[in-house]
Amino acid sequence: MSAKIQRIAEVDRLIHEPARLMIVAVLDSVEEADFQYLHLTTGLTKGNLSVHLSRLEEAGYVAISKTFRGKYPLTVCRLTDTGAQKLADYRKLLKVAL
Amino acid sequence: MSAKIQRIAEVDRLIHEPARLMIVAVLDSVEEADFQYLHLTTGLTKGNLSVHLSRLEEAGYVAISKTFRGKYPLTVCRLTDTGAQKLADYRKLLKVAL
DNA sequence: TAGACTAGTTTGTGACATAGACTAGTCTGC
DNA sequence: GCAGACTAGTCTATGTCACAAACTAGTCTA
Repeated sequence: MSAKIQRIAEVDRLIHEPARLMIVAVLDSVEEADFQYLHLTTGLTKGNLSVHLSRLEEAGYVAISKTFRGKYPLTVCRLTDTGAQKLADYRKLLKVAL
Repeated sequence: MSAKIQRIAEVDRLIHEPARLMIVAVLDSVEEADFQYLHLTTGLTKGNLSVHLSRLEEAGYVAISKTFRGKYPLTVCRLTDTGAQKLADYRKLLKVAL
């Protein structure tokens, strides 16, 4: 019992944060999304989204490639294998603990 | 889809925090626990536990009564109806969103 | 060529989780 | 009877981090 409860303390804080959880959940379902799409679907402000994406990229959960759509910059994000695994782990942990 | 995703942003941060999630999960299963029991089952430091309990009490999620066990102070905690409802909501939200 | 727009990044602020230091009182050995 | 160890918590200083507003950089359009 207490062992199961204490598993909660080991939760991946990077994914646990609601803003980032939304991002990885979206990316998990579409497998590729640009900044604008994420901005719309998550409802996060651009600043917020930018920071969280950077964090997820640093951690290797999300791969970000910067190209152009016509003449405008385009930021395309997709979940890495690591990220997908971490999300799966997160889901499993919550299912067991709650 | 994006509506469902954005529900995540509305998650109850008070319960979402792992330390407090452990506390309410324990209280939900036993319905009454003293400080020491929570200290042991959650693995939180006493300082940490004290602060989180205060927060949960302020929010009306947890009722705290202070008495004595023999000559020593005794802090007994239990989940209020509000707290139990909030935990149920939290579980439902995660189930739907993930 | 000025103003509005696209697409994002940087940064200042405030909130908050955490654990170590502290308070208050009780027991125990000398 | 009093010094040190212990019980049971609370207080507080620190660092981290989420958030959004301000900013950068470039493009369109009238």
